[in-house]
Amino acid sequence: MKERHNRLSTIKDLIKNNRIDSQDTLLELLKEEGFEVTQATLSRDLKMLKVGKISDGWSGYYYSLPESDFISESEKSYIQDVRRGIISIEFSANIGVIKTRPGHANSVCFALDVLALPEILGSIAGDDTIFIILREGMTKEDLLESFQTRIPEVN
Amino acid sequence: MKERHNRLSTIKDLIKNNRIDSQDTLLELLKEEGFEVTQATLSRDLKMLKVGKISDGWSGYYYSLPESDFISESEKSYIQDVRRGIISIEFSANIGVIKTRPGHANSVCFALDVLALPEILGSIAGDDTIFIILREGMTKEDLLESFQTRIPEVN
DNA sequence: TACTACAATGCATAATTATGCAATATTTAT
DNA sequence: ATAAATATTGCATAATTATGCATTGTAGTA
Repeated sequence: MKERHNRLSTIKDLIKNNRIDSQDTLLELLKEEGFEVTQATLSRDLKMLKVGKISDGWSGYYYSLPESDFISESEKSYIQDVRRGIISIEFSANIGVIKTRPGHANSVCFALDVLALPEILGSIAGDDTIFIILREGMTKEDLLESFQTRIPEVN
Repeated sequence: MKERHNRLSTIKDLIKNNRIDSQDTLLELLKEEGFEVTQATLSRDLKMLKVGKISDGWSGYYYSLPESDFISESEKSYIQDVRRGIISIEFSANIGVIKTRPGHANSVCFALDVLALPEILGSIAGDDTIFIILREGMTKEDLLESFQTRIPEVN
């Protein structure tokens, strides 16, 4: 069971870091990582991982992880904006007050909009301060947890 | 030849609008659209179209178009910002003056940044006006054409 | 501890897809 | 107009992948 978890994780890494054209290729790479399984098991693993097999258009095919396993480049950029801009977050009831570096409130606010965290109903930016309104039914803990997940190192 | 072009286009539509689990299924749908080809030809078509076969995680598999065939949701959002915000565009040499609805210049300007039109070297926003600088070698016609392509209904 | 229920796995093979090759169709060059 | 070059296609089948079934492994419960 735990073995499978490790194997799935390894499969993801291998697919991310190699151009894998067939399950046989992947089986060999897995073997090198210490996992001995049959093609049948691997097929089931790939299914569970939502791995797709994609054509490059002319020369061949390769396996690819689902999009959700990659954060898009623009999303990374917004996450960076948020990480570099935010100084502190404090709450008063359902209003959160985010202090940012001077002049950064707008871009951080915009980034939060784009990231569309479900816990945030709305936000408004000054120069170095953002007010955010928690969505009904959401707590500050929900939002902080969402931050931890989506935007590591911001608490 | 032209026949193939039409067929590829039809294949894309069918994949977009149906959950297709096998090439046989797609062959049948193509037949209904008046295209009679073999599985071999379809496999080559799908390869050329960079179509992938993806797992949904547990119940089965389906064909999917490459990402570039879909405009991302956030890009759609920016396109909307631009479409709804812009009132007029006029040029003086290599400077374009965009009039927007009041208070919308910033978001339209930001959206144009994100959309990264190659014709725009830079832009700066006021409240309801944006100045854009054409990249060297680009004309206002180039930009207007780019608008037509990327942002329909904005001239 | 023993039993039950569920998850994981391999074997064998069915299902699905990709490809080599030859033929045909289309485009390009003369 | 004709020949050469290139693209497309079907046939047959090789390659690849998915799955039914039985077995094994694991977790949960009495």
